[in-house]
Amino acid sequence: MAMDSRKIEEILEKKGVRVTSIRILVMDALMSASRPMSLSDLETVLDTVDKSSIFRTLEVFEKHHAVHSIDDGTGSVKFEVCEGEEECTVSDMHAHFYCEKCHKTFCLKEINAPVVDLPEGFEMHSVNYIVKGVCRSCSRKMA
Amino acid sequence: MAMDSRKIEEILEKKGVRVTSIRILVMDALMSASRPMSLSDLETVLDTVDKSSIFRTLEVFEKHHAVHSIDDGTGSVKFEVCEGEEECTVSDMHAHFYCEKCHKTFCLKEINAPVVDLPEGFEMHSVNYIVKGVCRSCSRKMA
DNA sequence: TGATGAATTGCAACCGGGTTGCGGCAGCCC
DNA sequence: GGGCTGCCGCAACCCGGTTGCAATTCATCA
Repeated sequence: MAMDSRKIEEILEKKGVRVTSIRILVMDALMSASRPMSLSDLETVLDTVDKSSIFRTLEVFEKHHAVHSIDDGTGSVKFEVCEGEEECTVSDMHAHFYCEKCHKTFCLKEINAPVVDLPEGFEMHSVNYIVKGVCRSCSRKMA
Repeated sequence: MAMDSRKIEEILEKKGVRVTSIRILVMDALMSASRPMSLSDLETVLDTVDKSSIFRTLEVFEKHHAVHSIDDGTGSVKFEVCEGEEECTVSDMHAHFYCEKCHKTFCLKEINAPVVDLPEGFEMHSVNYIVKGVCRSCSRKMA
């Protein structure tokens, strides 16, 4: 419960999402986390809330562009709060880093996902750019 | 059975993979396909072969750098034959395109996955670059 | 305030990709 | 042949994600 729930209500309303207590909980968890969270991450944090409720909440959030999902190739989709007022566009999407040691996914907010030119006739909707490797703290530990 | 099985045996041997009839079948299927194949794609094509055998075969291939896997964010990992003699490096990895209409994954062989600079201390092992959208033939159909 | 209908939630069951244990079989070396 | 090793098929399992359904909550309006 890191954030003022009034603030969160405002955000939800601005995105056109009806406010409920569960939605506040989920949004709060997502905003308080420093990293993208998976469904089961959220399940762990919000252990009073049913998995399917979290799932459907995320569906609603995503439809209203309050969050976006990223696939870091671990087999579990991660969710992240959209920055700014309007919906995320391709060029907003930043790169992500997945650590093969500690299995955490990091946002590389300062690095935009590079956009390539597609062959004629292909239409781009979104980009996923994932780097896999070893993160800073793990590579330090190993040295 | 598009390829000469002698050729396939040679390839497997060169990668240090013991040759068996199933491994020839799997490698043949992968090489004959124009697109990356998932475990269940292979299951369908090779309907006489057990899923777990294909799975373990792919494990062996991957360990010996005969194939590499890509995650296109569909929830099923795809496999692709490594080009060339030695193992794939990060800079070899090309971009992939996932069509949200026909649910096919395309290799954009001519487009290398762009490589970004990581923050200090992060160590890169591999890159996944996936563009999602609508492919040429689907966008033609819709017009 | 109370009734009504729509939206939300919890529960349980399901689905499908991926994974594993195990027993049987094939190939190889002695 | 006997024994060893590795490969294969079967069945069962795991887990993230998803759905049907009944119960609850919420907003609205009489």
